[in-house]
Amino acid sequence: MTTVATASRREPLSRERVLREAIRLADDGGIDALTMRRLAQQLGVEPMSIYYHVRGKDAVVTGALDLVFEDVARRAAAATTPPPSSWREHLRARILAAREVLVQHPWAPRALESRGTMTPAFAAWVDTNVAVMRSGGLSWDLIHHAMHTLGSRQFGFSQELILDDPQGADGEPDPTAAAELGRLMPNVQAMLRDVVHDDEVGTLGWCDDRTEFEFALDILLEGLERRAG
Amino acid sequence: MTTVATASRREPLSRERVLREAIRLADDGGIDALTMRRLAQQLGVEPMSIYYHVRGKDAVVTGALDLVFEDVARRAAAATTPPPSSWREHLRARILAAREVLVQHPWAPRALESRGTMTPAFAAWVDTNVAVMRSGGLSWDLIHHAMHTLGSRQFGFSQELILDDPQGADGEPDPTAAAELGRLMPNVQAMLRDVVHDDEVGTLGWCDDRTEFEFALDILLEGLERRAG
DNA sequence: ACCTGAACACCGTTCAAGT
DNA sequence: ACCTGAACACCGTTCAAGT
Repeated sequence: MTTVATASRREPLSRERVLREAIRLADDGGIDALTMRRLAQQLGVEPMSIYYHVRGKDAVVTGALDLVFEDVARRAAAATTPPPSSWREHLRARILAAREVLVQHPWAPRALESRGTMTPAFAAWVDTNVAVMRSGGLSWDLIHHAMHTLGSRQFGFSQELILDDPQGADGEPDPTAAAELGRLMPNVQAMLRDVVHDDEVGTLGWCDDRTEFEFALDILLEGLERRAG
Repeated sequence: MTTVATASRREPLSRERVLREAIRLADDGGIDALTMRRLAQQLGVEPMSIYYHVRGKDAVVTGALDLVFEDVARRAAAATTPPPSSWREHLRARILAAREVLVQHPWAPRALESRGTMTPAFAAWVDTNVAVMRSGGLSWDLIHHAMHTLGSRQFGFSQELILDDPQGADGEPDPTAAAELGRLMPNVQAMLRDVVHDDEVGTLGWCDDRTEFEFALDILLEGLERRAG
């Protein structure tokens, strides 16, 4: 419903327009769906036209990531006004805000990791996290450990593995696959039987939902706080 | 110095030989260096010959991952005979053993994540981790949380970001990049000045070394143990 | 049973050219 | 200033064919 919802080839190309469309492509079809040629097609333009506005594919991905992290920063700022009184609550709120945004762009964490790239918005994000801990009185040394400890979680996501889904590709429950699970992972199967809701049985409960995310985050924050005091 | 060190086109192709060479390619040049065409060339064979032994590129990567996790299992078994008395020490030893192997194959964690794929050896790895916790008396529910909490760390790696390296590409220290760091990340810079050794100044200390890995791992295990007791 | 060759549908990107 | 077209060096894979 926005002005660029359909690729009306009216307005001229621009860096911003290229990057926004790149985000949409990756959101819809995963990072592999983001190719220069498809991007051009989506923008109603020849592939090479993009290169006038952006240096190459690398710059497209980096630029898209930067836009996403601008969004993260905005959301975090909103979630922390007025600022929580403890560093722990402050950091916690920031990280959960990041998560809310990045859940919308599942390709972004992976792209960030696999490129190890720095963008201004991302740099600012990390730096503010450090500042929050520092003004909470943590030593530089502990802050350094904390950065490692929180790892990618400080960027609002945890690495989850989607394991075999015993549902067949057609969506039908696959008894063969369930048996296969029991053969390969008897203990995991026992765990799932106990933990997972009935209507989820057959699917591995590898769900990166907010509860699990907070469970781990709180253990980490608790451990850091203990070492700070 | 092994028999297959140089691609002597003497011995016939085999699934095993294909997968071993795939691991070597990825180890040397990263996952992007692993292409079917290069793999064939390395094996002294035409690209299409590989398809007789392996279904396609996906199967190559999956198969290579499986071999790596067989190695992980061997290393972990050796590190836990005789088995440590507490579940916490047992799990800890397994995870650190996994790390030792996966540090040699940095592409493997990423490939595992980005494909969300299951292989027999990997399934067995996860399942045994569950078994260790269960025989330590943890509830299924807590074990389930634990799997989420440990996340990719239970596979021996943590997600680390290699941030901008202020060294220029030619290896010369780049004062512009250092200034850039200070501008974008003043707090991070302050932290690094305090924490990082002198000869590392200018480089971000985002080092996934064993100390940092254990620091975080122990916080997590400690938090889980507290919730178990 | 095992390997090949030609061909297809894709990539990102360079370079010279159009308006 | 902004966009295009042809071309190049790569991909993974299908399919029919060789030995």
